[in-house]
Amino acid sequence: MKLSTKGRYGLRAMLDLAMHSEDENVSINSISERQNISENYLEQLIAKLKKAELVNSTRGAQGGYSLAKPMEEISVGDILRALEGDLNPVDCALINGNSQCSDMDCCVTKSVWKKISDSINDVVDKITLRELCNDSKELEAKNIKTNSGCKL
Amino acid sequence: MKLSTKGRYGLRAMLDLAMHSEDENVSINSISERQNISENYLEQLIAKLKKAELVNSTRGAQGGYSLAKPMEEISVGDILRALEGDLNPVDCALINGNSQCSDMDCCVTKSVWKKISDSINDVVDKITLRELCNDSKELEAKNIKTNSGCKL
DNA sequence: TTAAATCCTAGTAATCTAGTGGGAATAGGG
DNA sequence: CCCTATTCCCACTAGATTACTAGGATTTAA
Repeated sequence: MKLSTKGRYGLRAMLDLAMHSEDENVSINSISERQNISENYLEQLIAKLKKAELVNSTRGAQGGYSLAKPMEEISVGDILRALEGDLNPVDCALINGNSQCSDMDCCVTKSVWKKISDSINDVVDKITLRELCNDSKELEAKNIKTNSGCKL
Repeated sequence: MKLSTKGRYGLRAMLDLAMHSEDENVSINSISERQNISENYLEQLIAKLKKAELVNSTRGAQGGYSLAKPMEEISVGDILRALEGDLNPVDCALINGNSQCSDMDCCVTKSVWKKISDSINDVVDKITLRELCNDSKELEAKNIKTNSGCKL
């Protein structure tokens, strides 16, 4: 029941992007250095974020990435689902929104999985990148170095 | 971000135990047959549940397992944590209750992980085995066969 | 033209999952 | 006392997944 590095690194990368892409494109290389994440691996994570239309890319020299939408329109849920797939604790048609599940009536435990799933999605959908970005700026203002080697 | 079969099978096993252990001990073999879970594997799951003092065991002939506490005192959270370890989405000292985390102030994303963690634990701690058992009995009364081959 | 960048695909070591297998210890019933 | 049903315990493993690494093709600003 753990988030993989995809989700963890990916959220940090998006936050980094949010913090630095206001005036110019941000290269993978620069995120990689600031966040201490392997360049090649980060590339793959950002590819997923691009596919989910959360970031834009510009190829060529002086190219890089930027947010595809305003920060307030990107939720942590959007980011995590793009990277991890759905956030449901079990793969189940009912929970994944398909009411045609043939076992719908017979699985008592499914109600449990659905409640967990709903609560996770509720939480992450309510947090926007804007909020995290503000938190981060606040810490910076206090001269606290953010993400000093911590990989979470 | 998935629950493993440990948690899924284990919860079903506990529910099965709750449903059948009121008058007598329940053998691994009988749970295994009803729930369609490998006997040897189930053994390992129940060992964890025993270690967490959620079930009692009696060795020898006519032996088997029973709940160590009344159903209303066993939460789904107790069961899942016994089987899966903590339910936190990341391993992090702060989230695991150790306020000595050296990165406490510098990780913006940690607030996200903590919120997810809290919401999961809240949900599963509020559901008791008694409730699931009642749900299950209700379905039985309606002559709906429970858990017909569904492994969730 | 060159260098900086994204884009794309394949490989891989290490770890984890979901089991399997077998045997020792225990206890109730005949 | 013996048999059988049962828990208990430990070692092994095929297959999947994770977290990368490697390298080359493509694009574009200067």
